[in-house]
Amino acid sequence: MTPAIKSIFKSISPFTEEELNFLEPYIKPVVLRKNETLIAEGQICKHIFLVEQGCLRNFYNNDGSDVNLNFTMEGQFFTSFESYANREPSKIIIQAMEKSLVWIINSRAFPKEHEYYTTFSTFIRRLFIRLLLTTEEHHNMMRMNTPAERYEYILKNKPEMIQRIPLTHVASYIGITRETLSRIRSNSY
Amino acid sequence: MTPAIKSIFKSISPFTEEELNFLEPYIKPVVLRKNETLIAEGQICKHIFLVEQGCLRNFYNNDGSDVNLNFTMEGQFFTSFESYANREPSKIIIQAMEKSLVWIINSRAFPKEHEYYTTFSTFIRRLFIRLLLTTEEHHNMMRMNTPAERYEYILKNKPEMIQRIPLTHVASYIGITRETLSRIRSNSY
DNA sequence: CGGGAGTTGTGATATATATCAAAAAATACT
DNA sequence: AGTATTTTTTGATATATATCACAACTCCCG
Repeated sequence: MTPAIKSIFKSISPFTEEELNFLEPYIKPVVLRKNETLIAEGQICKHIFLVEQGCLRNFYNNDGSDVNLNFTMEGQFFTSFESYANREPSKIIIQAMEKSLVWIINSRAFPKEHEYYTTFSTFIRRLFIRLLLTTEEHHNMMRMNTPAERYEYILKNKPEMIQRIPLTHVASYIGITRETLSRIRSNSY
Repeated sequence: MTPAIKSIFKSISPFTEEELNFLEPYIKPVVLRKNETLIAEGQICKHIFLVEQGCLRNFYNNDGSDVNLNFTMEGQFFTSFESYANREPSKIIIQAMEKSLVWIINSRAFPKEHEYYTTFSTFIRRLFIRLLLTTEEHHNMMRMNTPAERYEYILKNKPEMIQRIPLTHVASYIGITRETLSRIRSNSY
């Protein structure tokens, strides 16, 4: 567990140094190549993940075409929530968009009887609330705004997304075709 | 706490009879008249609610026009999640569509040190997961389907909604105008 | 029981965005 | 560096749904 990762954990819940050390065995790093799949469609997602370096894409497949739900970058957590919570096959696919370093949190293996369990479960609860508020915010944004406004919103609130992620994927993230996004950007609309 | 309410609680988490009795002081019924507002825009939502009788509507206002997010009926829980979780003013308005009997759960007042706290907090966690999976399911359904398919989905999976809720509101719930819904129903599309 | 508000249906028209097609630009690969 | 692949842009056209206007129906409530 690198210092950077420790401080990300601390930013969610006030862990002591001992508690973080105790977490060590439940956390493992993995390196993903560009376009490598972390969670495939139909697979059961049993972990929560944290990006140390790189960029991941959460999306589902709607007869043939991708629908992007989220992009996760440095310092952010993610999972296939429905699959994780209900222990059912994931509808969501998770893929690295670049070569990425990801930490796998084996949250289910944490011993329930341990004295640190309360701290840990508070952490997990907060994580979930964060994840779900993020998706809810995105959905509301989608429903309240026109395509052009949605693009403006991303530009203003998530500018790193425009710099780093191919516009084709951004377009699907804001629910329009890449052609329409291109026209919005060139001010045709 | 009526037997019906007790059994709804038990369906979420395995409460003992004593635990349910202990909950009593944290739960209060309220009767709402038709169109009465339970949570106004800007108000901080501090409770979780359970419908015993009637029907409630969660919606927000997008310059002048309502956008319906959810309808809650007998046996279902609801809250303004963002407001509750972040203790911030609610963007969502909650209103009774009919005369309704609603139980107010004062979850924040439950004593943290009490021996029943673990059971109670598991219950709350499960409730939240349910609520959030419901909204996520709805959002995904909206993104995957055409207006006609969305109507078919409601007809198949939530038929009571069509029977009980004015079509104007259902239309906004599935993200179309009432005219378009009317045409879908008459098979013009 | 009758009038008025609220709800639903129908028609005509406008418009935003998808779709199809292909060129141009950027990026990755050997 | 030079070719191949991917990404973005531009253009022409189609189409679904919104919008506007108003008629028909439903159902409370006095």
